[in-house]
Amino acid sequence: MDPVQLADASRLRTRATVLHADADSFFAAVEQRDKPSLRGRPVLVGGTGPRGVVSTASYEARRAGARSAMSMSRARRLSPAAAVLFPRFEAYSAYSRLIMATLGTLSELVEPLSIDEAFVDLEAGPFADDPAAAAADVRARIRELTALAVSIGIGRTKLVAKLASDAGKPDGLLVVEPAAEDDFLLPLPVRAVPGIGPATAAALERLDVRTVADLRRQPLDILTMTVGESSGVNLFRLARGIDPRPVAVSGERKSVGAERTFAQDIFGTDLIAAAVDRVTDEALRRLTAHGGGARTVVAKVRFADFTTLTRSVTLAQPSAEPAELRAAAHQAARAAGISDSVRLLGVSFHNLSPHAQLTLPWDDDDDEPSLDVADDVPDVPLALGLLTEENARPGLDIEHDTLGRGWVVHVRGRQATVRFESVDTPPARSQVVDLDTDPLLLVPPLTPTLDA
DNA sequence: TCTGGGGTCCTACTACGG
DNA sequence: TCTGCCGTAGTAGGACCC
Repeated sequence: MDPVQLADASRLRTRATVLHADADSFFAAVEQRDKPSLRGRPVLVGGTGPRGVVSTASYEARRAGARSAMSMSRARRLSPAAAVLFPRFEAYSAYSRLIMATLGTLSELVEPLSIDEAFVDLEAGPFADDPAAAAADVRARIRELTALAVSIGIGRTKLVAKLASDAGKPDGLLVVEPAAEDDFLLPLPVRAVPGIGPATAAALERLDVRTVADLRRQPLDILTMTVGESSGVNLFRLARGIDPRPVAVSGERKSVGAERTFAQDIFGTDLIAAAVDRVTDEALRRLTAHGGGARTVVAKVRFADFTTLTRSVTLAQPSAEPAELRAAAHQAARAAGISDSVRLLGVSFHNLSPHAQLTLPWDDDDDEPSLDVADDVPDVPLALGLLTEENARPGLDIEHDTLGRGWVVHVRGRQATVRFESVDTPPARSQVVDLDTDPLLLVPPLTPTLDA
């Protein structure tokens, strides 16, 4: 396609009616809502083991320099006062459903991008004439239902809507009218554009391209030579505000899998085979939950020096047979030729097929070599039951016979430090409980509902 | 003080058949 | 029969997102 065609292509929308909603520091905000003593305090949610990484930092922790994707140990040093919590996906999913349902009152066309953000096509609803009022109203309703702040951006395209919600954070609402698009877009750093990560930004930097305005000055052929055909065309268009992607309900999943980074690197055929089994179990659980089968099985191995390789095995036909998929996972792992310490193992299923049927439950017995040197996080959703040092993770919900609901701060031996508080109690001080005399039960999160 | 886990998409390369 | 070309499928790796 030549540049003129590209530039003319599809300026479908004339009004700013694409809405992008994004919950602010979502996981941390949910934790602060559910744990009153953490409100206003720095919170880090993420892996709590020695190799943990921050999923979300609350704004208080961000002020100290903590960021998503930073190693937890570094974030703790930057924000020593922060509460460090293990993620409670069940709670986040419940809040997410509530947010998505509220967005659904604006339009039937809601496209969730992740657990905490979505696009809404206001043209498909009754509010296309006054997007700002609709957005203000939906923000207020979400806050009323969940006490969470959601930033909203509205524009003529997905690109502008997304960038506008980013610009409005935290707790903002920004409408970029079509006439103001260039004033908004051109000064932005290219790194702000979704799809431009560290590698692409570095390649563009070599062309002296730092802002969207710089990007717009680049000819198409230079861009495609620099970042490849597909990305080059895409950047050429985005720099001109051309983004014809429609808001659409998300399509079929393309792959499912699981991977595990070990607290300490593992070594030895037996331990590695056992680890492949366990991670395959988890991947199979997810495949079963998704339904159907898969034709390609990919094993991923990351060595101690962080080099990573993948090997795959493709079956003649899609299969949902656990034994067959497990054998393929082992075959792929063997093809990786593991002869060194392994930091991470992953198994994923691709070429998914809805038709393959599971004929047998997978082998769930546990007589495998012990992996006690390994997992710093459980392989499966934490089984509910009595709280012990082994199953304790900071932040999990617990309940006591008489003291009521609360959450785990930490457990040493049989001494548990907990706070007995929940979403609508006053903040509680932490207290130490002897698990032998006062057993605590791990319980599911209290989740909000639409009629709450 | 090193670098999680769930994904999607793109590119480069190879093999193979017409 | 050999060679080149093209399309397709499979494979591996990398970039990116939240």
